[in-house]
Amino acid sequence: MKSHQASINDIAKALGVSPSTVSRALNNHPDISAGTRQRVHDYARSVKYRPNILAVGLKHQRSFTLGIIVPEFVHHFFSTVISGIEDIAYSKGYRVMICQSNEDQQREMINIQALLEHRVDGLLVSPSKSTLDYSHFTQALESNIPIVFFDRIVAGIPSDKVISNDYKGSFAITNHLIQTGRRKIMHLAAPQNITVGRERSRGYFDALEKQGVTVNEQHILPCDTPFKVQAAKEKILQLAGDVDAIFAVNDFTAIAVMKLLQESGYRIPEQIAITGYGDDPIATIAKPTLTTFQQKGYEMGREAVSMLINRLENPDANIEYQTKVFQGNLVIRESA
Amino acid sequence: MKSHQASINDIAKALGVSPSTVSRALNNHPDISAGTRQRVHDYARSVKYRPNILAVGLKHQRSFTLGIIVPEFVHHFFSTVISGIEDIAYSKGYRVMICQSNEDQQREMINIQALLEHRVDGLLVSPSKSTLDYSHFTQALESNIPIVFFDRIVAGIPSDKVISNDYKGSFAITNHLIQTGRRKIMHLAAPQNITVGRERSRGYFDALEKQGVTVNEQHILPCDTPFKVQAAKEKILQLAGDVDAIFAVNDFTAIAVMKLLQESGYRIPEQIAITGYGDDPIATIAKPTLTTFQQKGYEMGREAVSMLINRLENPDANIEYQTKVFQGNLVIRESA
DNA sequence: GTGAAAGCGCTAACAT
DNA sequence: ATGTTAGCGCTTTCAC
Repeated sequence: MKSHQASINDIAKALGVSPSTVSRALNNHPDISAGTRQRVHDYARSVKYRPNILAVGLKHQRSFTLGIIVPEFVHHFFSTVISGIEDIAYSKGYRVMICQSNEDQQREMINIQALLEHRVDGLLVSPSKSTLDYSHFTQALESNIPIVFFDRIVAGIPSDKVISNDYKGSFAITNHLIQTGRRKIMHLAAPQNITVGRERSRGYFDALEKQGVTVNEQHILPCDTPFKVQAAKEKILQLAGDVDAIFAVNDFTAIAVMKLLQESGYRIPEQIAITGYGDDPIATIAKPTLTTFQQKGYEMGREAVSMLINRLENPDANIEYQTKVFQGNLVIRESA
Repeated sequence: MKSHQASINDIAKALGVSPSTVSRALNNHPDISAGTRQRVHDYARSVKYRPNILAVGLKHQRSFTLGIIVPEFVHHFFSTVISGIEDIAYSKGYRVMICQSNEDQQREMINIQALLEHRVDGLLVSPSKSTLDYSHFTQALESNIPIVFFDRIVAGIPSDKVISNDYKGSFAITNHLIQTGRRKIMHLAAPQNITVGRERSRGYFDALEKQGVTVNEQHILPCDTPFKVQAAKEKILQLAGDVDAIFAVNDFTAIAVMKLLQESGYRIPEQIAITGYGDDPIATIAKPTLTTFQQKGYEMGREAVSMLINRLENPDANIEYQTKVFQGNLVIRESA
């Protein structure tokens, strides 16, 4: 006994009016008399009417739904970005479909396809670390679905972008290490194909140079997850004897390294100072607490979705593509 | 110049066949000749045809989309459940729409409405801690949208359920504390309106009783977030002098308490042993590393969505509602 | 093996 | 202030 979801037609029949009247009444169209509007609303509520978004979307040729793709939910940063996006999107009458790529290009492509099949009106994407082929993004654009990239951006794709000033941040972090007397600073870097990785490394280089500290290429390791810390264990421990500080490209990696060194008897920060990046809540759980650089995830999410909705609601405005840059703050704790 | 998304009609016109033929060819209907099928597929690929899920859903009266609501993405447990759900759902041709309630009943209700308007075929829900009114769940069921609850369940609502054996887990945790010589065990409990909270407290009580340890009601505090630890700071520190162990209802809370006590000079676990629950990755970051109880999130997600899809695909089977219980493992680390 | 036609639920231009 | 009608993209029954 399938309890049928009431449709506009059902309401129309029950009330002896036409479907269009019902539609107009529900959408508070000014032409409809107050009385009719009231009757329709009352009856609709009584039968628990719920608009069929599929039908509305099909009619309007847009779904009022935005697609979000993040690498992983567990990262506090991304979850704050999502919160920012949700708050603005809901308040403007948009829904969101959220996907995670698990840092996998294949999964990211599947996600995009699913979102496009769902006819999302626009996309908010932070590409996976393994994404080298951008054809799925261009495909979306060819279908006239705008993309706003956040945090990690893709060069050469016409789109709005919202990023942190990763260069400044890692410059500040590195500078702090130098100011506090460190000279031989190991850098655990993210892949250089993503902007975030490149920019954070660039900040590190420039800070060293500016302070007249010679860059030692030996001190730079591609290593941006706790897993890779384990994998590079030997190498890291070997280098550790030769450095007095470590700047890891994110907090998870920083803490994994911290653990590793502590297990080998190093005292942090006395023998080796350690910094992360991102100010994840785990930074305060680590012991010693982690010096890091805070990012404005929530604000970035709000900005990204605002730019997207603005573009969607002014399709003919030919708005120029913009890149908004957010400044974070150095957070000095115990580890450096 | 809106680059039009190709539709079945467009393909039909271009190829000089009828839309029904195109539809059948794309769906590999056996009636269609191999030649036609090939021509249709080739042309569809060349124009990057993408089925319009909205239209398909409208026609079929189902969206092949499942709705997921979790309290918060950042919790490792929930994100593993989501991964489990996604893997099975994708492999069976379903998409997912994921929402977070932020532990807020209001937001949870909005989420459910949005998902129902999207005509999801079924729901996978872990209710928020603040949810006391269940009308949004019954509403979904009245619309014939089945719900599978996971981790946190709601009594009295006809639905499948997938849970951890929280009773056994907290019994094991408490028992471990007793076995290692602790007698005065503080318990930081979750709200008793959610099953998880009740069950974990029940395990604590029963373990104490079974070992002949008298329960001291004074040692039980409603406190299940780091925030609440801060709020109950005085009270906790006051009690701390009187106990030799603390069992917190989750790892975040456990670690917050650990920090608090350490700052006040307590040595963990020598003076006070601490355990959490859930085996979040932060348990290994804490210092000392946290003794806790591991939950099988990924497996629970797979099971939950399997039950849901099974029900969806056998609408007339009148399958009895089931509750699947997953057993976790005690993870003994340094803190207890 | 293929086509014509109807309809899923909704909206909006065009009546009246 | 309200009704009629057509159509969004797709599937499917019924023809042939």
